[in-house]
Amino acid sequence: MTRSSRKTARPVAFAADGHDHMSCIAEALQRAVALCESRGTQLTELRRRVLELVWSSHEPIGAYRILEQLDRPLPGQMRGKARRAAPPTVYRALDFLIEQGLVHRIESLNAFVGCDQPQATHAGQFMICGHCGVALELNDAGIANALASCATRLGFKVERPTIEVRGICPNCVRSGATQPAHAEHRHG
Amino acid sequence: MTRSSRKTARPVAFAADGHDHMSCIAEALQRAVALCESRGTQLTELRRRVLELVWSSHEPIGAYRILEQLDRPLPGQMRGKARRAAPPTVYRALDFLIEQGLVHRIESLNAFVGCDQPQATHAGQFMICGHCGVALELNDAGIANALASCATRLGFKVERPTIEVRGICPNCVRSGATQPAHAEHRHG
DNA sequence: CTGCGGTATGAAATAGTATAACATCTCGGA
DNA sequence: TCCGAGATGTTATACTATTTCATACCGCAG
Repeated sequence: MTRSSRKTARPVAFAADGHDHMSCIAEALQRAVALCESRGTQLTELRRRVLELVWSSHEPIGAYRILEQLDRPLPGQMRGKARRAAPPTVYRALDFLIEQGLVHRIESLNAFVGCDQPQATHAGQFMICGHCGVALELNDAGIANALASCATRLGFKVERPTIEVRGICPNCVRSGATQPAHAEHRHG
Repeated sequence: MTRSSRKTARPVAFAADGHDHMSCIAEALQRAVALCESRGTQLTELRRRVLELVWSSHEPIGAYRILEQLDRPLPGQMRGKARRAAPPTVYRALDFLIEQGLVHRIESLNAFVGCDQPQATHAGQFMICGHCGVALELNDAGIANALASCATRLGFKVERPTIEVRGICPNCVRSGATQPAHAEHRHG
């Protein structure tokens, strides 16, 4: 994992092409395994599978979409009488993953996205493209400082900052997208 | 969802005491009337009533709470067989109020709060107290600049920034509150 | 081995949030 | 008078999340 010289985390998601997502997933899972092992927490098969689904793209995914995918039998299994997993199953897995810092919740989308840097401090800053749906996590010191300074001035004790910036990502800007096209969402 | 001390005086907008909330509401409604008049938009009785309910405290209120209050007959009316208003009624009113900039949606709470400065630009920055539930809107240039500069660096075109900082407000910090006590919410 | 406790998952029901689709009403203007 | 636009009523449904109780699995003390 190369370190960018920027203050801002490397823009993985908005890096137009040259992004092998298969290895992107693989690396995320590898990091997760290592992290949980080092912490003595249990990354069970179910949780691993949910994490994999969350990482299936850089677009935040809803809990019920995960549920659907969970139901989909793996290649080689019969379609048969697959019992439908219940919501708590996926929500519990997500809770675990969030606790471990492996996944973030995107409040403005009621959806979940994988975290690049599960070890780092979690400021939780996201740039979310309304066109392609991709969410880029960043860790910008400038924003964090501005926030902290503002809070200090007010005497407010920060516990959990939520920063989710909706807009159009560089790729989509280049391709002339100004409209949703993503059909994504109500309040936007 | 258990309510915290519903009837106790509310610490308003972090401005410890000396806050006459009645006039706070009145002023907000006055501003709204003036604004809509100047724009030629219709602040109907229903919308005015919803706005009033949103302003009933500085704690963000859910759409269904508004609905309940809407059902409650005004003093002087008979309890009778009041027809229950349906969700779309309140959501539509909220949509209008949000469009007019009179109300903001707090994504992380699925709730709504009145806006102090309906005319000003809406950066949408909130400090939300997890103890007393109060949400303070602010318009901090430092935060806005940091965000803008970061977006520029990335080539990201900002459309709607969402900044919601969860924590403990000065009043509650002073009274030694470190725990929720507000029971408000799931993902916290 | 057996039972115990802790953690993880299964399963059913329900709570909470939001929208779709269509009907009706009202009011001003052609 | 009729039309059209905007606001609201009404019914149904979709989507998101949690509560509650039951069961399974695993490591370990007795």
